[in-house]
Amino acid sequence: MASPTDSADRCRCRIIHAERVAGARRKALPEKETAQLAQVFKALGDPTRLKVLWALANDEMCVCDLAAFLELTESAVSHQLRLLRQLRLVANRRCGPVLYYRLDDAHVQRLFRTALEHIRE
Amino acid sequence: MASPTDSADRCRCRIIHAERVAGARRKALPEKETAQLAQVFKALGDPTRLKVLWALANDEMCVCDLAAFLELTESAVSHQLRLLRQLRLVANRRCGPVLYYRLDDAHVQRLFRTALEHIRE
DNA sequence: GTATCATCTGAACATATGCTCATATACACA
DNA sequence: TGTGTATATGAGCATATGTTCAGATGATAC
Repeated sequence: MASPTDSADRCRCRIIHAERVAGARRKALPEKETAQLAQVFKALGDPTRLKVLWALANDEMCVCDLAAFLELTESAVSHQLRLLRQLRLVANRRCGPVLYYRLDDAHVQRLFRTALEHIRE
Repeated sequence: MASPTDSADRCRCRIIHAERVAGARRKALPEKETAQLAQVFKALGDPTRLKVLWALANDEMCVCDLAAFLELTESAVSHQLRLLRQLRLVANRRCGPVLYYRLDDAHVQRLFRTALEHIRE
C-alpha cells in the first residue's frame, strides 16, 4: 500500500481536485486550536462528564453529591472533575472542607442547547 | 470499599445535601438523550473528525480529497465519515463514482463558534 | 499536636477507539 | 459483459480511556 502522502499513487480525483485540498489547507485551524477544540468536545463526549455538567448547569454540587447522583465512587468523580477543571469547564468554591463545583461560564449551556437541537430535529 | 449506591457508608455531605441530589435526578436528561448528546460530542472530540468537519464547513470534498488533506488513507477517512453520517453531521451527494461530502446542517458550525469562544477567552 | 472529614492522586485493569490491511461493493464506460 | 475507479466494510492490533483500589493531601475541630 502506498503512503498516504504519496500523491502519485492516489486516485485521479486527487489531481483533479488539488485546488480543493489546497483551499482546505489554507483555511485549516492552527494545530493547537484544533487540539484544544477536540479536548473540549471530547470532555463533553462522555456520559459521566455530560451528566456532571448537566447537573451543575442547574445547581452547584460537591463531589460526594455528584458521586451519589451518578452512583459512582467519589474517586471516579474527582478524576473527571480534574479534567473539566483543566479545560475551564467547571470551577469550584471552598466552604470549609467541602468544594462546591459549578459551571465556569455559559458556553457549556450554549453547546448543550445547540447539540440538543441537532439530535431532536 | 462500600458500594457507590450504599448511602449509609457515604460522607455526611450526602445526607445534608440529599435535596440537591434529588433535584439533579428530577432535572436530569433522559438516558437516551444523554447518550445521543455524548455521541455527538465524542464525534467532535477527535482531531481527525474535527479537521474533516472544519474542512467541509468551507467546501464540499470527496473522500480522496479529504484523505490527501489529512494525510491519511482513504479507508481511515471512510470509516470516520460513516460515523459522522450516522450522526447526521455530514451528508453526501453522488457525482458519478465520486461522493461529495458536506455538513448536514448549521449546528456543527454553531458548536465550533461557541467552543472557539471558550478556548480563546 | 491528634482525629476526622472531604477531596485528590497514582497505579492497574478492562474496555473502547482509530488506524491499517485486505477485501467487497457501487458506478462508469467500453 | 468486463475493466477500472472511488468508496465502503470487516478483522486485527496498538493505543487511549474510564473506573476502581489504595493511599496521600488539605482543612477543621478538639
